[in-house]
Amino acid sequence: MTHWSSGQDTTLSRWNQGFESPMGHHWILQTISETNWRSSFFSQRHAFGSLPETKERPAKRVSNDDKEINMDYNKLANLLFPDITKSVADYEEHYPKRKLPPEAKVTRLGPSPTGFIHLGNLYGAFADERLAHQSGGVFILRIEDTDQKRKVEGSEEVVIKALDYFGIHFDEGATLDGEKGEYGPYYQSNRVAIYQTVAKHLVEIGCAYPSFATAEELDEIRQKQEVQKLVPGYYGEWALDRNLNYEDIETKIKAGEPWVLRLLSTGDPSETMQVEDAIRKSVQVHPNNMDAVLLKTNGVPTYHFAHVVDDHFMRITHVVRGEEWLSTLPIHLELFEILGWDHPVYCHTAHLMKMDGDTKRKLSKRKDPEMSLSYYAEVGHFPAAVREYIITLANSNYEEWHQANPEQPLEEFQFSLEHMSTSGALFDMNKLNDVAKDVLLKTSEEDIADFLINWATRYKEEAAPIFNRDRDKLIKILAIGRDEKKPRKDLEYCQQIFEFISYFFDEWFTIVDELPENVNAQAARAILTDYLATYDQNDDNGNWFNKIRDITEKLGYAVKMKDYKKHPEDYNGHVGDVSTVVRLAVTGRRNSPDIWTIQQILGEKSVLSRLQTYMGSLS
RNA sequence: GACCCAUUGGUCAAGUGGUCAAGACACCACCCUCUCACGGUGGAAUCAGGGGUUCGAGUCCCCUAUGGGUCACCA
Repeated sequence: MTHWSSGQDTTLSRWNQGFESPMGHHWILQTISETNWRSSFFSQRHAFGSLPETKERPAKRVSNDDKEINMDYNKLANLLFPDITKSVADYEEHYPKRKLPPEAKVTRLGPSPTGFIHLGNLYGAFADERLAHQSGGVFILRIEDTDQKRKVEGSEEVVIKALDYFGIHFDEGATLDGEKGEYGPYYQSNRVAIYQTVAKHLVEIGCAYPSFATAEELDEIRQKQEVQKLVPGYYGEWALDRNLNYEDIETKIKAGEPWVLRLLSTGDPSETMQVEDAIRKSVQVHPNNMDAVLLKTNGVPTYHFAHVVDDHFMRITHVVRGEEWLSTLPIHLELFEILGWDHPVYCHTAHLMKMDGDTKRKLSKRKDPEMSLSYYAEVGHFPAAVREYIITLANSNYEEWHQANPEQPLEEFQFSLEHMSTSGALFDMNKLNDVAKDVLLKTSEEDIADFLINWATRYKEEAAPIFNRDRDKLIKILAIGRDEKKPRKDLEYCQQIFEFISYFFDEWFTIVDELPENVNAQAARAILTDYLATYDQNDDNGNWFNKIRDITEKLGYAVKMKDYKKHPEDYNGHVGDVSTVVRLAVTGRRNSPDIWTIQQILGEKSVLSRLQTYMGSLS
């Protein structure tokens, strides 16, 4: 907050503006034109990461051929931003430091409203959420809608709902009913005045300038650079518009030429610096020298500028973002440095990867629709399961902790950035499903049923009325085998559950499997004839199985599997074959949970009808 | 191409110079068993390669290779 101390070589006549800060410090804005301001701007060191000694900015703007450029920065700033009347200090006051305990972290998620959000985003969002909430901090949703071209109408709602579905809840920012919080607006498109105020300030201190280069001109530059095997970009001597004097600029602007605002970079990329990163410990980068675009032709900021301005004024402490931002980190650091602001703690996460053929690659919204969060909602993954899987991916020590504390909710786990992986992990659907089985075992069958009904209402319309009608039956079905010492774990996600239990409902019941190898149609009919003859709905499980045994023995099958394995030639088959025939008739499948239990749920009428129908179909 | 990041079994990974390199998922076999699932037992399977440093290296250094990312008026 206290960035501008008075320089050593100043006289009052050199200051052209002075402010009283809200904190009572004497703040002074000065123009670059006369004073050596660098000593005050660049002497500041940060808690995390530091820039090497930055080269002095020339007291006067000098063109590439060493000619002095006639430039009054205040005049230029007013020409560029005539409507901006507020100052950076005004915003400092308007967005005061948060009154939070020192350990509290303030994080933010900044989705762009394309309506698409995938598992990789959820992975980062989860880290943001845990960091903020386990430290008593604040978690903000900021909509990064600075690119009109990509904007999809109403997609904020999709994003908010998708995140909410997976248990990512925000304290501040955009919500379904407006914005919440003191640090808004939370849509970047509504913050343009703030960006432009900072931009104007950058112009005033000679650190930013308008550029009129057209796409064709930029292309030409790039081509020349490629021929000379130079790093492409608008920088150094290639940044021709650095040389424009006030009159040039005024003429172009009056003529209505479109312009962007560029950073006047002074970094020296031949130097190396280490930047602290909470996940990677330290990364090595080179100072930026690109005159990055800060404001686009339409006056709206690029990500780089919006990130610096917003994360500063929203008082964000930790920026969690994908490693694709590592390469532009120097631009951000330079901006923070120039503005005299402390940068947040950076947390660059590794990408979630996907197998594509036989190589891995970053999750892509275009290529991987099945990674989209909406897809997970469609097939009905349970949020608790996905959260649990995400945390095992994010902090691999979670699994061990969870084994030791099976009853504790994951909110009790101490999430840490240090345990996040620095190399990209492959998303493993097998593992997700395995995690889901355990999570669902701990979820009550009532809750599973309700979740299933909600899911069906949205994504499986034909099932919704049936589930609603038979909710009690549904609960009984879901409860099968859960109370044993070794409970069944066969529920993963809604679509899978639906398929798993569909045979209980006459609407979906069909015979899908074939008779076992040991049993032909005639033998099957014999088994079912005996089964029907002795069938009693009131039998208990033991009685029921005794009858199966009787039939097994009578028809020449082995009652004990071991006997059959020893001398298969002595038998027509084994008890498993007999029960499989019954199972096939009752469920349509060769595999299912305990037949007796299923029959209890189906009811006598339905069971008998299925047995008879199946028998009739055997010829 | 330049720059950055990464590299322990099929997958997720523990490991921070010193017992036979944890564990989980998946896989295979066997056991349990009316099928499946669950559970149990066992198995196969990893330090990318090469140089150093050291009494000793998955761990430290260098080189190479491979994979990933970035190089926009997109985020």
